[in-house]
Amino acid sequence: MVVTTPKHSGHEHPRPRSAAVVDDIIAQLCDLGYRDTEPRRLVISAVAAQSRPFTAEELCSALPCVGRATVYRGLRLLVETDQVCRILLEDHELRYQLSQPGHHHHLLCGVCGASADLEGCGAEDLLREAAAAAGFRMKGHLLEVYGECVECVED
Amino acid sequence: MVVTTPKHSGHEHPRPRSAAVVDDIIAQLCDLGYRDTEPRRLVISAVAAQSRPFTAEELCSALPCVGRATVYRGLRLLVETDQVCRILLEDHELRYQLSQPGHHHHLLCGVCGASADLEGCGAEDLLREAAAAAGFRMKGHLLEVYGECVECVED
DNA sequence: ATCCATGCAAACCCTTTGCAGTCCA
DNA sequence: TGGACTGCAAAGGGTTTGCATGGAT
Repeated sequence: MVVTTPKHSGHEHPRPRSAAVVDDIIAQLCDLGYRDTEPRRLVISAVAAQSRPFTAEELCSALPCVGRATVYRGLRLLVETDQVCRILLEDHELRYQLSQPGHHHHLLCGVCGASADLEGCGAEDLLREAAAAAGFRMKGHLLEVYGECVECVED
Repeated sequence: MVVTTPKHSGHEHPRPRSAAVVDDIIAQLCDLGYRDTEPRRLVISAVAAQSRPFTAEELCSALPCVGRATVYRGLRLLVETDQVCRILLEDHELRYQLSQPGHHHHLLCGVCGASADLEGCGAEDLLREAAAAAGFRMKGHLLEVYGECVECVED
């Protein structure tokens, strides 16, 4: 069971060990008017414990004591509050992952399933301009990058 | 009903009127060993008649005389042979569209549902480089651009 | 004559919903 | 205490599959 998470030193969006992540997210949810419940904490804890993008089904399996509907509702709440982001694999399988601050795109490894963030690649501006050239006003986009991560290349 | 399609003068991938499109695609499928059947032609014809990205369900409705399984199987075959491409809307709804030669990205209008191709935007190279900088080898990607098309902007 | 293709219906997967009971604020 | 949350089970939608029949090569 992977419960420990790397300790970052940044102060913009501290990512402390699992228990603290739960407290942090619960606190934010409470600020929004949601309640602090045991099942909710269990869901958040399980989400934080995942080392790879996971499916809703996997989360349900990891939480045999929590109702499947509760897991789905909790996951949806986390997505809606931007605590968790959705990831789309090449075969259109939907997976989830704890949100990183400011991330927008993912480098998804088809070998090990790992996900890395692709930041500041400038793709958005490029797209917006290209779209504008066609008279199109870009208001959003979906971008996932598939391939092999550092550790899986040349395996 | 939009049955006529613009006649291109290029010889690389001529896009003639509907009936010819069907013949063209059927011919390619036959080359691959698939059979020339009436239901198959009906599916292709219906696909070619769509003026906007469509759902499998819409195609089924447009083909009341063709079994739903046959429509799905035909659609899948067309996607696998690159005759038709899949489009993903913001709400993750899956739609389809006749493939244009060399296109890869779509400008999808959330107002009228139209789709325009975004070519030569250089996003792929940019992504590949950005990914490579992280030691990631890009082998594919998913990119959809959402917004408002020329005709719907400022409505 | 073969074997692919079709059609129907049922199965399937994944997610949401209805409802009664439970628990936080 | 009241309204939000939970759990179960059932419904939902979108797509696939099993199987017997039909049709192309």
